[in-house]
Amino acid sequence: MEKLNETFAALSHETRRAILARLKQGEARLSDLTIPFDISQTAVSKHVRVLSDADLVIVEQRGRVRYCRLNAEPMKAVTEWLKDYQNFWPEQIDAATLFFGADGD
Amino acid sequence: MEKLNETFAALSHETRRAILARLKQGEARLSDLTIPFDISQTAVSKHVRVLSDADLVIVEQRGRVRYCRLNAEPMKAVTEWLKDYQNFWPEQIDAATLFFGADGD
DNA sequence: CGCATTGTCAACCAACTGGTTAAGTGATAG
DNA sequence: CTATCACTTAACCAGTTGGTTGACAATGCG
Repeated sequence: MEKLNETFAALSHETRRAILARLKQGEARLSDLTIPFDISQTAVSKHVRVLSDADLVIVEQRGRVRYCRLNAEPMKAVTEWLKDYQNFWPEQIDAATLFFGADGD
Repeated sequence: MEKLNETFAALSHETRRAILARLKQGEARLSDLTIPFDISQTAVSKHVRVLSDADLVIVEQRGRVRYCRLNAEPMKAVTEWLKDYQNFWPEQIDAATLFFGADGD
């Protein structure tokens, strides 16, 4: 229930969405995530903490390295929540077009 | 771009999602929105402000009354963003089942 | 062992959030 | 015109967020 709060809040930051986007390409070390962002490792660590608290990222420690991977499962609840608002989209485009692509995105 | 930040942030509060849910049933005065929530009118006013800043609610003043109505349009961008993560859902259920219902909603 | 690598924790900070109460504004009913 | 209704604005407050730096812990290489 209030899980949605956490998920939405976690997704409401550019850097965290960028981290998730990066993780779509596969596992990454925490230190790998630090490089592209112009913030300290501590800051990245905090963002990853927020994401893992929200279950959007799973952190696994192997040796001295933390490996992060994506867990998109909580996004299901968000998608379900959004579903209830599709009827209220302004020009009621075919949802299938958006979700599955008409003929290329 | 950073619009998504605002949308996600606006959606990350229970009360604001409840306001949106209420507005699915149609237009409401600001004072109508205050009643079901155990907070002051000022607090509701602030929540509505956040929602209207995020373009999720359109406030129209007629006489001395502010009427609020839902604008689900920004949710399209959220849905599009989420679309890129469907492939990463754990047990890859058929998206059509979730979005359009298996046999009625 | 000794030391670099990888990351956390603690303390601090400024800015934002979500709530309050009290005062102010502006439209309408009488 | 005055009072009331429907809000907003202002001031305040505690707690959270997002960032910093510096010290610490744990792993693994040589």
